[in-house]
Amino acid sequence: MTNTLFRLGYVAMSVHLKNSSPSQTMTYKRYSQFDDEEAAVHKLESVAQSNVQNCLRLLKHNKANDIHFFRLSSRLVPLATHEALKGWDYIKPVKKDLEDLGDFADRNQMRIDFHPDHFVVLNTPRKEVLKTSFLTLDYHYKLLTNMNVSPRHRCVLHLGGKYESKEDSLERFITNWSYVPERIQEMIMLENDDKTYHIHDVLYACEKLNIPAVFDLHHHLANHEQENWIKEWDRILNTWNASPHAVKMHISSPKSKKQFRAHADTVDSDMFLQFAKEVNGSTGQIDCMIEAKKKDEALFQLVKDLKSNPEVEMVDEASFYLKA
DNA sequence: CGCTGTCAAGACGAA
DNA sequence: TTCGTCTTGACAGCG
Repeated sequence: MTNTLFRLGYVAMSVHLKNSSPSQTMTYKRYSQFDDEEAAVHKLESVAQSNVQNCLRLLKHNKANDIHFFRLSSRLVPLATHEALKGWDYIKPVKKDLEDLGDFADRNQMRIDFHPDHFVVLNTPRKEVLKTSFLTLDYHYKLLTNMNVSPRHRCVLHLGGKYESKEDSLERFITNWSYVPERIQEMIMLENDDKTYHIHDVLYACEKLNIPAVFDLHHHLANHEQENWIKEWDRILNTWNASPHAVKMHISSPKSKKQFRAHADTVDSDMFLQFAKEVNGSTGQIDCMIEAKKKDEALFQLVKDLKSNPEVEMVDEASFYLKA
């Protein structure tokens, strides 16, 4: 058996790097309060530039800590898809910064991706919502291509709402999928959610439409048909066969029994190790996205715990093998 | 400086 | 049908 390489990543922002927010914003309300529209757009553009530049600072911080897996904030360009700013070329002011960002990620072999906000709902019965969802996905597509990063399998989505009937709504995802432009389809991965669509539903859609399945262990514990997920692990792996990327997972711990679905500050290392042992050897590499309130600090704390465990062999500060 | 309220989006359940 | 809640980080404004 070949041991699996586990690589750790984190989400969007750092609690260590000062003044490095990649999601500074300007609300539509603020925007519309400007007397001078040109000045308002200028302000938007400088916020966007600062956001993208801060992403590069974050990647440099990641490099210094051996972190090669990172989720970019979806809020890099405020109001990019807002109806009132139709016609605004929101890429132009950040094009150079996007190129620098993508170039750095490429030179340092970093995996970067997105998790668009839950307002992207592909199984919606409402045409307007589907339309704005496409617009938002196209925004992500433009960000990626302007970074010169291949858009393939870079955006994690959920199946969507339950509406009047879960079964009908799952089928509506399949129907609506055929309206999604092919270049957008290629960007997408699907993740099990914590309220409606569990891993079996996700696998149904993924196998039918040839989409990689991102398994979220925390969501699974909150929402499942059958608690034992390991039986489905091979199916999950198989959805990644056609992907250029390693299998991707989401790891987080519940905040409390009462607030089970909310993310805790950090990740429980025992739970994580137990998971790692169960899947060790099943595939060459698994990229584990740490979703915790303390962001990169949660990753550092997890690594500290891993290092003190004799079964763990660290490769660097953010990846490891389990000893056979 | 720290706290509270506001902002934005779509789903959804209560009234 | 309308309204409050969920969720998240940013940030205006208050004391």
